[in-house]
Amino acid sequence: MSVRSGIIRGVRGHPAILHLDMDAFYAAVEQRAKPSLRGKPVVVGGLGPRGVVATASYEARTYGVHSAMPVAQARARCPNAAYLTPRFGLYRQVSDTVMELLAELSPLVEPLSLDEAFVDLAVGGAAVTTEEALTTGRALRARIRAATGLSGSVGLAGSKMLAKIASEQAKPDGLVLIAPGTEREFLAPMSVRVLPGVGPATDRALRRAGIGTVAEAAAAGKEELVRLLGQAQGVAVHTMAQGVDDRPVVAERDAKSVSVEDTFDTDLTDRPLVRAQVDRLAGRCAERLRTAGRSARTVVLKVRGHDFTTLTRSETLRGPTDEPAVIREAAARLLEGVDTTAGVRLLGVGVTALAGYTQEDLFAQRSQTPGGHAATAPPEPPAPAQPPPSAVRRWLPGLDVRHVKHGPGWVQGSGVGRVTVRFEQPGSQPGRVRTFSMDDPELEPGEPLPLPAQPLPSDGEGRPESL
DNA sequence: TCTGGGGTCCTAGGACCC
DNA sequence: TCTGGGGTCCTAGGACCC
Repeated sequence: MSVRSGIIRGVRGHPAILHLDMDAFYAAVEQRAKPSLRGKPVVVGGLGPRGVVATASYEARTYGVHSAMPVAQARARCPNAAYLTPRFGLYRQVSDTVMELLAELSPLVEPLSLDEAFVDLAVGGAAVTTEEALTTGRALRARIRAATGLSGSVGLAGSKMLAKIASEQAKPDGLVLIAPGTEREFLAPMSVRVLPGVGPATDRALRRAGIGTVAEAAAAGKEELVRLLGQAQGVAVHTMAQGVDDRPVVAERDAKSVSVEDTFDTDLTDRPLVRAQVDRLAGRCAERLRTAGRSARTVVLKVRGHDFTTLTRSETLRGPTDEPAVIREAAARLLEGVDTTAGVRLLGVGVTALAGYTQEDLFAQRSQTPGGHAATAPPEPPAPAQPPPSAVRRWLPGLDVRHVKHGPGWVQGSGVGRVTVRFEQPGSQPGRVRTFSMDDPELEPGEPLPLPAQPLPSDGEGRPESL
């Protein structure tokens, strides 16, 4: 055993890493914003024929609905849930509020997504006692509830891996601390799936070799794991299975790629239409790149066929660019080498090899074409595209609206020329429903309203803590 | 009931250079 | 006339995460 000065290597002697995971975040925000949905099953996800669940509320989970499940399947299991299209702008606002609270705990905050982050409570290696960690975690949960009305689960431990496993165990609405020194026995009986980086494929590979639990992985030698999983992952699993995780909390990582992709409601077969879509995606990708103030040297095209097989084609330019025309032309060239006659389900355009600045030498990049004449003879012009979905007024369930007479509300459903609106807002009582014609001039799209800062006094106190 | 969209990291082969 | 090994860059694919 690798013990040094009484401390297992790679595990701090203090529970100084905090992991916060907001509970059913998107669904919880919707329940907060839409009073009539509190306590009811809510599913946030893609509402098209190929949509999947992003988040299901805990009420919906009791019906077997979970993330990444096709929405069609979710509807079969839980027909009475509210199915809502995501409102990322609002989730980002709420996330910002939560991240600001984390920043008050420490300058070292590492966001993993809108609803998850690590915090290093011991910047500079200062000691953090169990009592201090618990006090900090409890106070954080209370502040989040006061500021947003939402619950978040907190894990406290000596490493990222253990803090994250702790917050998972704390869910929903709880706090778990794993005392330093108890990592190995804590992990031993658990499935290898709890180790970060062990997904279905790795699980299968390990199971074939008779390894199912962390204890069994720890007992296998490093050589055996490297043989089964390859160098990097073998070493990682070997280390983590001992309860050892040295990874530091890293704030502000620079993005390494930017990409945009669309799955179509029905497969695309018409080649000019495929070209037009690639052109549109490349434009969106370039726009995002510019907004980020970055430029890129490699352009990647992604194509998923009717049978879900996915291929990528990439091209590296001579210098970085953020020119939409250059990225669109590269994407168009890449598409010319791909057969799409069997039908295309998804198209994507991305850029990697990012640079922090913009390369001005446009001419050099354009003459990069095989044949070197792209600047004077671009590939066939994109066909006139079908009107983009956003051009038509669409009343998607969950979106905010405003009615001249009835005020703010949200779309509950729509179809056959009618749209059903529930008139309520974040601070109000559950509101009533009215139906309008889809082209009613008194009805217009609205903006999300901020969540009420203070929860209702009757809100629960959360689950008892465990240590 | 067929499987989103945004990312990260790793592997492996071939080209090319020394 | 043949045989090397190492390093870097590019491309393609796959696993994994939220």
